[in-house]
Amino acid sequence: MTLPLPGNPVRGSRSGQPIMALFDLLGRSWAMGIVWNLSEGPYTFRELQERCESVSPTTLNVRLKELTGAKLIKRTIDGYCLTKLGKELFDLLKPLGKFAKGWSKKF
Amino acid sequence: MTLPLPGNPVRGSRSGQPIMALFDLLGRSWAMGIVWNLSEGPYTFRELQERCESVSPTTLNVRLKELTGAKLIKRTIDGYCLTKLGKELFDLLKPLGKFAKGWSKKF
DNA sequence: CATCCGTGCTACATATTACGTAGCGATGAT
DNA sequence: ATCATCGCTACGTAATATGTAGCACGGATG
Repeated sequence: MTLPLPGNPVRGSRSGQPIMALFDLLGRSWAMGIVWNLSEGPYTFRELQERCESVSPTTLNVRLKELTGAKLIKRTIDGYCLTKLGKELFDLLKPLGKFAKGWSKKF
Repeated sequence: MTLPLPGNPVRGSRSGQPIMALFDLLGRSWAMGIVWNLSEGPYTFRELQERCESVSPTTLNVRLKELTGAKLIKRTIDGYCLTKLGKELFDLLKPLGKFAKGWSKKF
């Protein structure tokens, strides 16, 4: 699967609407989990692997390249971390944590 | 893949943290797109299919069952629509639309 | 009654994506 | 020189998604 970028046809949207491109990017295994984990600071490849318990290195690597290409994360000397844009995204994702806790009480 | 519910091991988290269960559920093809589309009112199966241009009936059906089981959507006489909980989730997702537009200008 | 239409799906073959495990090449410390 | 750790890559298998066809059902129409 090619990197979904807004303006281009992507999985889930032939029109390339920005929101659909974003959903395509984030709607892949571990994409949101990686952003979530990286909000706590830079982590190396192997640290991320541990934090994302069951992710395979193959998938992790693909996801990291996609998120880097999407300018949401970057690699530094200290490991991978969120870009400014990635932090903005995380701030929008953060309320989902609280929602998820309320949601979990329904079961 | 089984329905990810909080408290159970899910794809992406053996611990079953609510946020990871939610990410597992939403991190599947078209899950967020369906919630997004349903925010505009009830739609029948075929209407949803049209709005989610490239989704196969197989996948749509599986996703609808998962989201129903997760109490985020429900089926009514007028078609599928968001539950109260689903609307809450959509309200949290809504800001992503604006973010995505800004994001798309970076390319 | 028969026939047609739109509905919500299901079947099934193919394509894509993810996993699990092993291990490579590079770098740095002992 | 050896060892540990790093970021990955290879590769076979399993799980998911797609695309197309079409079925069973209910309601309207002739």
